[in-house]
Amino acid sequence: MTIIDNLPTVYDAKTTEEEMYKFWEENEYFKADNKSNKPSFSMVIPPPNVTGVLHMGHALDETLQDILTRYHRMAGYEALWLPGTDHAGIATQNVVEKQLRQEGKSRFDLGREKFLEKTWEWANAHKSAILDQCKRLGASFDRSRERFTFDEGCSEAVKEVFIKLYEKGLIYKGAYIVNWCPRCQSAISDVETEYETEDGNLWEISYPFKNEAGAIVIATTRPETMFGDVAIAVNPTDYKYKDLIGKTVCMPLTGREIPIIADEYVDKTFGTGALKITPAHDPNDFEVGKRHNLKPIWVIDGEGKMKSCPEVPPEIQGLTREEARIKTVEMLEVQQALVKITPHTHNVGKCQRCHTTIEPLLSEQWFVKMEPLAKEAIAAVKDGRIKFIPERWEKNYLGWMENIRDWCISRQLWWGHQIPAYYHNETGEMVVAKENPDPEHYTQDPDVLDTWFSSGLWPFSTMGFPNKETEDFKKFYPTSVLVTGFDIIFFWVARMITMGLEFTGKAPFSTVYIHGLIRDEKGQKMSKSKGNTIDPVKIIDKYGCDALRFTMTSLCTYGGQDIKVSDEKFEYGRNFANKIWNASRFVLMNLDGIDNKPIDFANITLADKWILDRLNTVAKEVNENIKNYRIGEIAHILYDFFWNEYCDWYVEIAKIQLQDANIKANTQRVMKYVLDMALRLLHPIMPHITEKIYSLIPNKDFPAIIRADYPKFEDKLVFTKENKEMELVIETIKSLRNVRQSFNISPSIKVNIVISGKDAETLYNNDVISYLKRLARVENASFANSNEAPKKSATTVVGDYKIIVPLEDLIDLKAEIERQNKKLEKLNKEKAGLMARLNNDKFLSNARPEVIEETRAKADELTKQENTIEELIKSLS
RNA sequence: GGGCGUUUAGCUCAGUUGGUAGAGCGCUUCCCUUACAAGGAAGAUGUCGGGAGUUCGAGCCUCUCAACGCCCACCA
Repeated sequence: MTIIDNLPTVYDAKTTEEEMYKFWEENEYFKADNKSNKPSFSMVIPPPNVTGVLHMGHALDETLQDILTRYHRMAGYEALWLPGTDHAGIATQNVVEKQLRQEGKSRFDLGREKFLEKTWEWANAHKSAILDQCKRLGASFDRSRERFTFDEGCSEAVKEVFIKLYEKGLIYKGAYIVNWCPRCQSAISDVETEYETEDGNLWEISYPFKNEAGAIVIATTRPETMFGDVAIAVNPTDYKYKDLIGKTVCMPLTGREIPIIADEYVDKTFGTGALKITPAHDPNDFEVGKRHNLKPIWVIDGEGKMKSCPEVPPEIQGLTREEARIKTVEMLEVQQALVKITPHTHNVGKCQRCHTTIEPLLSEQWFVKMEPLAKEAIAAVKDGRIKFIPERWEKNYLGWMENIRDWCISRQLWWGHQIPAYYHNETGEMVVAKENPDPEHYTQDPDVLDTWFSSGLWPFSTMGFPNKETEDFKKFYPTSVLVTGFDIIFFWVARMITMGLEFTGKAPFSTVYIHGLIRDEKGQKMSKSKGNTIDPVKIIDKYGCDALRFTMTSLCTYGGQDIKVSDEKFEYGRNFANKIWNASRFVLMNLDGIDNKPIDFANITLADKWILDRLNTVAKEVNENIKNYRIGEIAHILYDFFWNEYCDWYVEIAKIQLQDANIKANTQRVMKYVLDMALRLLHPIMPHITEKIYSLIPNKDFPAIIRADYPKFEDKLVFTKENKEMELVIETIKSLRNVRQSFNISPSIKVNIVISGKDAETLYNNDVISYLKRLARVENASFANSNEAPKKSATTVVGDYKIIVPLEDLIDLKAEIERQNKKLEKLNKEKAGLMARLNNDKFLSNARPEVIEETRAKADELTKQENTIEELIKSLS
């Protein structure tokens, strides 16, 4: 008892969280058993980058996953939540290169091997940092199964998949225009390119004809690429240029001769209707060039600088793209080849990682042929094997999949899975294999794979794949659900689905639960550069982990809207945690001498039955909502139940019942039972506080709440009649309190009441009278005939009952009449609406019978109340 | 250009088979009632973005307009 008596009045989140997490870890409660007979529930974490620092987005994502894991663990499933991290190719390489730069070195100074060594060192040192941070979130993932996208097993899976796809002809190598980041010095994929609107110019440049007067004027946004021009293109149906097709022009500045060709791609209405073709540096031009068999000319190198080649004038060579543009325009002006400059806003591609302007560059890269793979990935979603929640993301996913483009998977980096292709040093012959066939004569392709290639295998590479016979694979694959934000549907979700279907024949998960993104209070994306980030660890320090979890959960809507957060919002969860703490404290302090007997349903009070019935309904609703991923709804239901029903009403009534020796023991049982169950219901959302309190409950059924059974709906706890009766009692108390407030009756003054109405004694029995005495500060309650005219009293009408509060000299008659009139007015208004419907023949003939019945009953009730109040007013006047 | 989302109380937002609107914060009044002032009690507050339609009945369904936000596409 001493422990309980000494519980602080304010919930100490920090101590509790540390203590409870340790308790779970020490007892290995997070560990999933692949030999269990229970049905499996499994999930893989979206692996955070090794370079990552925990942010609010993780906090939300991890919390939702943890809620699902904890719920299923309690609800009879063998639950596995598998954690891990992503090697994050470019991001990690950037970090290590930055370090080197500070030492005045580049990765080339170290060489590939040394650089990789250093990067591994860095990754190993940081690999667990972010998952350790997740501990602060209460994450119940199974660390014994922690994986890394670049570990041995995942690397094996990557090789297996690459080779199989290659053998199937679904991976190919070729020269195509790719998005090239001059800063990362690597190709990136389409989805890694973001477009931004920029103000630029449209320059019109005149290309004179060869051997004759005149010129053709083209329009371009990138004059510096002109040195790579191989043709001028016009639309074949454009009468303006019809006669020019086939002619040759001499390029300004260099004088190089190029032909005028016709291609339907050209838009007659844009610019001058004539277009320069630069196949090496523009994706559309590349296509045009291919159609016309034009040889591309490279004029920009991988660093984004102008090449030193004969096609580029010496003044331009070596300049950056930006410098070259200025210089080129200058030179054109001098030559009077510049016809016009028009301001022009257009979209410019940027590297998702470093925000550098993308250079479309023709280069030799590896690609995955997506269309054949997409077929099944589309079918799986269409036929319901995979369900998106909210559903609208399906459309988004399908739209992308149906217009899928090949996936550029090679990156000119060092940190990542090196492509398992080997070239013969002399013949150049290529072998795709897991190992180098002959290290003396073959050299491995220097490129590495896109990070998302390995993440795409995550749900099965972590379960043992390519071995499909491991215990984990058999028990836990496919996984149950994938929880993530919509921002990586294309990057990740889509790839897992395609790869999963192709390599395991099964959808890697049956549900994709997409939640909103965390934003700041103004609705802006949080980012370090904007300085509007909120550090979840700081929130946890200030408000507690469970407060953070509860608040975020409560903000999740069914539609998956983005979530705006601000520091103060977490007070909501903190206050709730404190409420739980104190209510529990009260209950625990009042369990002295409690026996181990079950609740005695034969000797149970109205309030007992009511709270059990309510708990039962809540358990039902929570289970239903969690199955439908309406997690925010659960938070609201539980908040409302715990605070507004259990604390505000049941615990207050229990205080009265505990003083009655006859019902004390049973009250203790009910009080404890409901607390126990409420804590279990809350545990997935608020794990620490519930575990802590559970540990203090005497004679409990389970050693830890994390492994307790989740409450379910039970038929024996249905008390519909008592539920209704209790509602009337609550309403009575509320209206009596209203009377007190209206007449400024000090809490220290007790009032007498007279109750009238049919069978009033049945509802307002001794138990209920005792509630009224305490909760409405009633001195004496008596019963009387309703026809008695109340003078000098305030009256309140509840259901079929009239409760009179004689107020002697306290009463201000006028005020009471006014009060009653106001109420009457309200009732009149409400009734008018109901009557309008009931007097409408169409309503009567069309509405569902139960709706009509309901409306009628309500109208009757209102009429009754109206009559009573009218009568009252008459007697008062 | 195509698609999606949002618009409800002063603020932030809930509201799914269509039955006549809710929460938290804030505000007003009262209360340190032996779990909790991070608390308790009683209140006030809405032409549910505009318009039209379907329906007996619309915050919810249809159309349309407006504002804001996002995604995809990429005409140089």
